[in-house]
Amino acid sequence: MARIRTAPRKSPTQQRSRATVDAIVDATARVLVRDGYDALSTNRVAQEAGVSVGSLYQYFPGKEALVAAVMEQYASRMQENIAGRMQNAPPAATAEDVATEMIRAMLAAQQAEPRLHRALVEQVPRIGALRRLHELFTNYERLVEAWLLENIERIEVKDAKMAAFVLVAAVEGLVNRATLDRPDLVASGKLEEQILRLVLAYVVPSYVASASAEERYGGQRRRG
Amino acid sequence: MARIRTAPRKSPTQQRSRATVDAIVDATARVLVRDGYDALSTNRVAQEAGVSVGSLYQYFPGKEALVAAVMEQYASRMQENIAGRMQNAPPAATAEDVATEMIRAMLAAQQAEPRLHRALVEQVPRIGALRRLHELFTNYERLVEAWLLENIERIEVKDAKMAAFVLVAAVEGLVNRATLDRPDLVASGKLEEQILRLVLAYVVPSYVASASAEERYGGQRRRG
Amino acid sequence: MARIRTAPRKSPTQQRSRATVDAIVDATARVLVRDGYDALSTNRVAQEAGVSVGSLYQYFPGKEALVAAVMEQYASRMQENIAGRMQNAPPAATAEDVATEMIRAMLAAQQAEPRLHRALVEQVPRIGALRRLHELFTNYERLVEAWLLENIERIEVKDAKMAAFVLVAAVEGLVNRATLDRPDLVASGKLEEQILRLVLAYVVPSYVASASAEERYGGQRRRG
Amino acid sequence: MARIRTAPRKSPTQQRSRATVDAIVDATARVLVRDGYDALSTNRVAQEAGVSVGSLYQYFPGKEALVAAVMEQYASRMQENIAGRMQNAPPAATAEDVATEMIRAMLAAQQAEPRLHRALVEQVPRIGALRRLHELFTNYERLVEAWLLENIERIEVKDAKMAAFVLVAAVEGLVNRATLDRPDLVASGKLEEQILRLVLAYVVPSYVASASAEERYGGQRRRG
DNA sequence: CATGAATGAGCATTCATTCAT
DNA sequence: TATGAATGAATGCTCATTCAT
Repeated sequence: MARIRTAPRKSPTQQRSRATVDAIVDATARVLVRDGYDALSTNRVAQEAGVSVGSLYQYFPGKEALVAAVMEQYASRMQENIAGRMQNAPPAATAEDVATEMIRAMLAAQQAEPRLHRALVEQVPRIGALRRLHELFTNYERLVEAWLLENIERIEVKDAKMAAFVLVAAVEGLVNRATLDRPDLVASGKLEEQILRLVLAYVVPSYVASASAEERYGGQRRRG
Repeated sequence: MARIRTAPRKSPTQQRSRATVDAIVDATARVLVRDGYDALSTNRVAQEAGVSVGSLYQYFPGKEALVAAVMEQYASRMQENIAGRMQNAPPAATAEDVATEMIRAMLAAQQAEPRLHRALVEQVPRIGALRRLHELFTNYERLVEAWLLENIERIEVKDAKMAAFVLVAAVEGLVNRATLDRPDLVASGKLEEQILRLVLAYVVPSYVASASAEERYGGQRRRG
Repeated sequence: MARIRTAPRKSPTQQRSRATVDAIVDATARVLVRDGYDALSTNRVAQEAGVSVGSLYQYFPGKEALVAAVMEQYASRMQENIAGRMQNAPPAATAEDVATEMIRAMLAAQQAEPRLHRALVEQVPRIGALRRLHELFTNYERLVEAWLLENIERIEVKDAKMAAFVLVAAVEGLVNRATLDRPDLVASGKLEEQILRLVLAYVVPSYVASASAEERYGGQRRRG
Repeated sequence: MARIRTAPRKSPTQQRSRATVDAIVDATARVLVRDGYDALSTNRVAQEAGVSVGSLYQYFPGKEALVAAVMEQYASRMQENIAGRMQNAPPAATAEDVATEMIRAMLAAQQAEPRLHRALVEQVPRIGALRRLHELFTNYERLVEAWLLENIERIEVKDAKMAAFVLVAAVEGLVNRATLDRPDLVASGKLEEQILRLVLAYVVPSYVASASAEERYGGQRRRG
């Protein structure tokens, strides 16, 4: 399993080059969605982009780099998406509102380009390209950790770092599987509900406990 | 993205052919671990297995089928592993014990052949081969659902099916990411602890609430 | 272009072997028609015949031999067909009747198994297998020569051997092309008419001359 | 019997690629003559052409396409040959002269590259490549039809189209068989004589009738 | 910088043929 | 004799990569 360079060869300085690079990256995404990762080749991408192979190699050392670029672009868009959403959100009253907003942002980001998302997650073997996705999740962890620390006096976990890891990993898995296997759950909004419960129960069990007790017994306290 | 045959071509009837098939599957696993999915080719596997390409093609229509066979075998072993473990476990006193046992079994199964596990999860693009893994998880869902229903009077979820899906997907994601990125957490047993909390908090928040309250305010250990 | 053995390896003596050989030859014909010459392989034929490859090789040294056997069988059937037809025909009054009968027999023979005929003529490269077909045509030449000699006092050709060659070759070409490209002509009976004219005009031009003159001028003699 | 692409993949634009394509086609012809159709493979042709397989596949999708290209080139050359010959011929006095000239042209065209001709006719199974040859013969049919119509007042056939088909098919068969089995007849000029007789007798039986009558009864030579 | 022709190693796949059972 | 597993040479074909124009 030889190490593979996934970094672009040189950054395009001129404007024309910029356009070429964009065309190539877009073409890569299209081919990835249409033909799959295995059928993706430098020649095919070059053709799809309306560019010569030679030009392609001026900017990308190979197939992996192409996919990595798509990944990068996709991850950036997701990130921006989420950041934008969080900023535009009204100043959240409660910690639950913050959590809800984060979860919604995450779900929304994945739904934005479902075909590309599926292609990336399903097809791309875990090469260097996925590093970028991990970074993205590491970012999430930081966000979550910050949120936990902000609410430290209310929450019932001791190790915020660990909790952030647990939450992000669990939610990632849940969202991925739902996106791939149960899109209906996502669409109906039920998934969001369940994720929220999962997260809050983990973080502030007593809060969920009382909430669900109320739900079940119409407002009385849970059985002792 | 052409559909790919992953089904074996014919089942060996004679004894020597059975040996051939086994040799091929084993060789595939070895190559997968050593060289990675992309570098895996029918010729290479045949050589590794000490078998002619022709023989390989007599039983497998291609690379995908080889990997699918490995997957199948691996999933079966995991399944047996877990089933065995659950049967040999002492009659669990409490629901928590059952959950603990299930989580331990799952973790243990993934740790049994870590290099192969990593190769399968990291490298194998999501081809038909992964169907088998999904089946496996569907099985888990059934187990979990049964467990939930057995404890229906104590738990605080309404839709057992949905809860099973949520739990299995979340735990799967958590275990996978931990295995790949944080093996230390797995080894130290901390992951197990966290998963247990995640699961129980989701299912019986009030229980965790009181437990963690005790923990926090210096209460005695739960379950003497 | 190595010489290839097309002769069967040994003649089946037992009855069971006879059945095996027949099954193989029939299977070859079927595969030839269905899949074409290039896709025909010993393994495939064996499977189609419900016989093991080993058995096949006991009687046929290879692909060429299989096709040769089909050819042989086909040529024999054609020959028998024609011979039978000529014998059952009423004692022909005129030479024209004989010619008509021969041409009809030839056409009928080619129409008997049109799909196999097409496959053999279109697909089979001119390997040894076609020798047999040439023999068949050589036989025709002999028949035609004999017919010419029987009518020597009436006909207007000097070299009967040469004439036989010319006639058979021309008719063969005509019949083949018509069968492949203009089956309608064959079906309508027009081809037969034209072949008859071609043959008779070549052999006894004066006869045709007067006949066609009559046709054109309603019985008067042709213009001087 | 899967349909096979015989069309070239792309036309070379640059000059050197034109050379490559020519080299490949020439090499194909050579291999076809030397080794036969079955032994012809893309790799072998590439080697013979002093070109890499990759280059070959850039212009031809496979073996069939190679042969088709040779066929095409050969048919074109034949066509030009004949056209040239007919134009350079002295303004033919009689219809017989025209027929003679056509037959001679056809025979000459086939004799020009006898080894390639034999290879193409004998070896090439009737794939799409032969379409081109059919076109060629269809062209002949048109020429013949035109000739018939020009002489309509003298000839004794009613359906010129039909007659053209019959003549061309018959002559084709005759020429092919003679070329393959009786080259002596071709060389000695006897074949030409016989074809002329066959054609004229079919078209103007009365002419041949009188001619051969003169011949037989010691009359003077025809056409002083 | 862009082009696209050329390269050739390498993978997929088939198939005639043998031979132990 | 029949079987069918095993062989491996040979073929088809692709694709990353280079380089002269």
